Amino acid sequence: MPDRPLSINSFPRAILHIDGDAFFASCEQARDPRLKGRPVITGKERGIAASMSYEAKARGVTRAMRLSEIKKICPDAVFLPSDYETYSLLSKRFYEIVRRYTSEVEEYSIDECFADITGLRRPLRMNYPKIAVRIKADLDRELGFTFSAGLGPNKTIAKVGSKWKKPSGLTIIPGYHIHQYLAERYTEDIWGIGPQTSAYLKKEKVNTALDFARKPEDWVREKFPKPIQETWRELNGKFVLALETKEKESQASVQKVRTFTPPSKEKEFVFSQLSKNIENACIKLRRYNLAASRGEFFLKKQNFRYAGIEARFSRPTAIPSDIVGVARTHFDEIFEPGTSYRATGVTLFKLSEDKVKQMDLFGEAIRAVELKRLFEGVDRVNGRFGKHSIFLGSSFLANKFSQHLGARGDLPKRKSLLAKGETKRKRLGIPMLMASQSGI
DNA sequence: TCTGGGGTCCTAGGACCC
DNA sequence: TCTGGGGTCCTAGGACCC
Repeated sequence: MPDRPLSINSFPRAILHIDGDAFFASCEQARDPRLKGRPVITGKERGIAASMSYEAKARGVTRAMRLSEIKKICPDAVFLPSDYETYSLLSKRFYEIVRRYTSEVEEYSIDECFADITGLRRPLRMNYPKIAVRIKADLDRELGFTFSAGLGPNKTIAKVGSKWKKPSGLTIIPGYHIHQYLAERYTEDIWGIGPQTSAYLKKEKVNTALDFARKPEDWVREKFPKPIQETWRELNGKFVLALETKEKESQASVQKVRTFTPPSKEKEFVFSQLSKNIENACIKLRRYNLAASRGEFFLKKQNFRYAGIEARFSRPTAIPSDIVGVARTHFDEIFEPGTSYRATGVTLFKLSEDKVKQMDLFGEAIRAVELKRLFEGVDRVNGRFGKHSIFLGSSFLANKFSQHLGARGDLPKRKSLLAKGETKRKRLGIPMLMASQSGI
C-alpha cells in the first residue's frame, strides 16, 4: 500500500492514549526540584523499586529490584517511600488538563488516560496530530515532567503508539499505517494479549502482532474468547472498545495481601498476618462507607501455590473482628501443619453501601452500630497517631513482627514472641483492641 | 519471570427449575 | 420412574491489566 500524506480524514475516530513517564518518580522530582537529574527510586517502604526515574533506568535499575542491589549499581540513588496522596493529586491535575480539550476522557489508571478527540479539528482549527502535540505540551509544561502519547483509530492502536517511543514520545498511527507498526511488535506487546495467549499463538506460528491481525476472523472466533476477538478487530483498525468516561460509582472488591520474609510454618503467626490484612481491608471499606457480604481468605505457600476458602457473612459488614471471627472458623480448612507460607491475603466482595443506622433497634443491629462507632473511633485515632496505633489482638504477632523489623532491621525471635502473643491474645480475646508502644 | 500488591472481566459447568 | 430439552443463576478459576 503506497504511503499517503497524513490526511485529516484518516481518523474515523481519533483516540489518544497518554502515559506519564516514570510517573511516581517524576512526581517526586516535580515536587522537589533538587531531585531533577538524579536517580530517584520509589518503593522504599517495601524494600523494592516500585518506580524509577530515567536517570535510574539508565544505570540499570529495573522494577522490583531490591534496594540492596540498587545500592551496588547506583550508590547515589535517592530512595523514597511511596506517597500515593501526592501521586493521586498530580494524577487529578493530569486528567483536568486533558479535559480542557474533551470531556471524553477515561481515567484508565493513576498514570494513564484515554481521550477521544474526534470532532475537535474544526473548533480548534488544528488537525488531530497538532491537537495531540498541544495536549502533550500542556502536560509537560504544567506538571513539570514528560508524558508519552499515541494517537490512533482506537484504544489498542493508541496504546501501541504511546509505548512506541519513551520517554516524551508522541507517535501517530493512522489506519493505513497500522500494519507497519504491528510488523515490528510481538503479540505479547499488545494490550490485552498476555503470556498465555501469546504462547498459544506462537505454537500456531503467529509471532508478530501483524501475523495475528492477518489471521482470518473465523479462525479467531473459533479459538479465542471475546476479549481477544475484540483486540483482533482493533488491530485491524476497527473502533471496538468504548471509552469508559463515567466515574466509577463504587468498586467491586477490596483486597489486601502481604508477603512476609522468611516464610513461616507457625499457625498463630500466619493467622495474625491474615488478621492484619483483614483489618486493613476493613479500613479501606470504611473509608468508602462500604460493607462486604462475602470474603475469600487465602494463604500463599512457599512454592507460590495458593490455598483459599470463601465465606459468606451473616450480614454486610466492615467490622474486622466479625470477619476475623469467620476467618478463624475456617482457618483449619486451609492451613496445613508443616507447610511453609510466604503470604496471606483477603478479598472482600459483594460490596454494598454500609447502611447500619441507629434506627435499627434489634439486638444484632445495636451491636453492629456500636461496633461501627467503635471502629470509626479507631480510624480517627490511627489517623492522628499513625497507622496501627490501635489494632486487633489477633493481629498482635504480625504487628510485633513488622515493628521489630522496622526498629532493628533483623529477624525477631519468633518462639518467644509467639508465646507472649498467644497468652496476650487469649487473655484479651479476638475482638479486643491493643495499642502499640509507639502510638499512645 | 526466581516472582509485590490491587484490581476487572469472561466462561465453563453445576445446581435448580419448568 | 425415566427421559428430553431449555432457561437462569451462581461459582470457580483463568487471564489480563497497571
